Amino acid sequence: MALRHAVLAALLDGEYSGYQLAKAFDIGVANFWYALPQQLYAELTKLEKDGLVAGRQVVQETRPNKRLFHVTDAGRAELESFAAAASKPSFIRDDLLVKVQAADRIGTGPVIGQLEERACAADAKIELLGALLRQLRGEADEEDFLLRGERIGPYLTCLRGLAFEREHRDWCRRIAAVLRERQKINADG
Amino acid sequence: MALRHAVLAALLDGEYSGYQLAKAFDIGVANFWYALPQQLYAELTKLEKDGLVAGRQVVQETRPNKRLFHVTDAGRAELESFAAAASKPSFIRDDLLVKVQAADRIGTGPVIGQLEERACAADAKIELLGALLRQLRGEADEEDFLLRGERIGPYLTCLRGLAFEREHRDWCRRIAAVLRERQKINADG
DNA sequence: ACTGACTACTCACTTTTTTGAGTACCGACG
DNA sequence: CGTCGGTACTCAAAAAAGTGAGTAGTCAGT
Repeated sequence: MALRHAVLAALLDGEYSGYQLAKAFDIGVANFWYALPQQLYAELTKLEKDGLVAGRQVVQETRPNKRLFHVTDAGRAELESFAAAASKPSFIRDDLLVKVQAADRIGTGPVIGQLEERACAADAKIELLGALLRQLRGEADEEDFLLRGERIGPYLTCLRGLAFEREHRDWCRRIAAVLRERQKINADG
Repeated sequence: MALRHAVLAALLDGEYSGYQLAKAFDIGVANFWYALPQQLYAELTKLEKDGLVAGRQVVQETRPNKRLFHVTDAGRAELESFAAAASKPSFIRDDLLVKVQAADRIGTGPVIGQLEERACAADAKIELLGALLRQLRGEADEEDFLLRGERIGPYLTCLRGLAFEREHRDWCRRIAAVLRERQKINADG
């Protein structure tokens, strides 16, 4: 069980509908998990059945009704025991790395293109995360916020996301440059 | 299909048995994919059925016989079209990040412990990857090897792995320090 | 002689993740 | 008046990943 705990952790910040959760998973939460809306709805249904979250119907006039969920005491307990249990080691699982591994044995052209696209996507995400961090810490400077802020969990995971995206971008650009340089050498030689 | 291409890419370096592949997945390949031996055996069977790899039986005296696999032309073509297709965006998917997200709402003790364990594990992996990189590039210095080495794919993915582990270690140590500091402040105040 | 580790794999199963296709109603734009 | 984008969700199914248990022989150490 995995998405389960990501949903619970995301729901700690307040009440969310499945739809809102899906939005959140597109930005902040996406630093540590990713899921399509359908998965979130399914997971919320299961969590409710297991009593870890509770939902209430909100009737809306001009829009479809929605269900807002919050974590129950049982849900909080579940998170506690999850946090106490050992974590699986983390690793990158990325199509693009597989392609780079094979790059010098197959065509490098498309791979270079994708590395550059990725670098640009990372740039965009870096800006997004930077804005999110500024918003989360408000007026305070980072050091102060980290020591005295009340809700730092999302801030800490965003920091990880930011570092990851920066590394990823730099690596993509470096590798793209190397592969281009090698193309040139091979063309000349 | 995913593990499929990781296996094909790993097999580009020569002939491997399922068992050897499982070893490789524990170190180098683990930078971009991870799988248990059972999964690899199953994947090799499927790849052979689809004609993307071919195996030959090697009879051994003092050990069980083994089957060595290599990528076929069809397999190489499959990798080409995989490389040409769009990649899914990469992201971290890590239990520990979920725990940190929730850390200030649940007990921080176990999370701090796990952050420190992770940092140590990352240290070990950093050394391992460093050794692997030195071995791969041999006598040459890095810049030279990257431009003129013949097989740089695995080197490039190891570089990514190394950067990832360094970032991960630093983040773990920093977050552990922050959470400890906050514990102290709460105990005092 | 027993134990534990290493090579080399297989089978059966469950869980998790991903994908695709719908439903339905509102409001804005042209 | 039609269609596009946003809110809010559901159902069904396939694919991928992960888990547990087992087989069977070799070799080194106690």
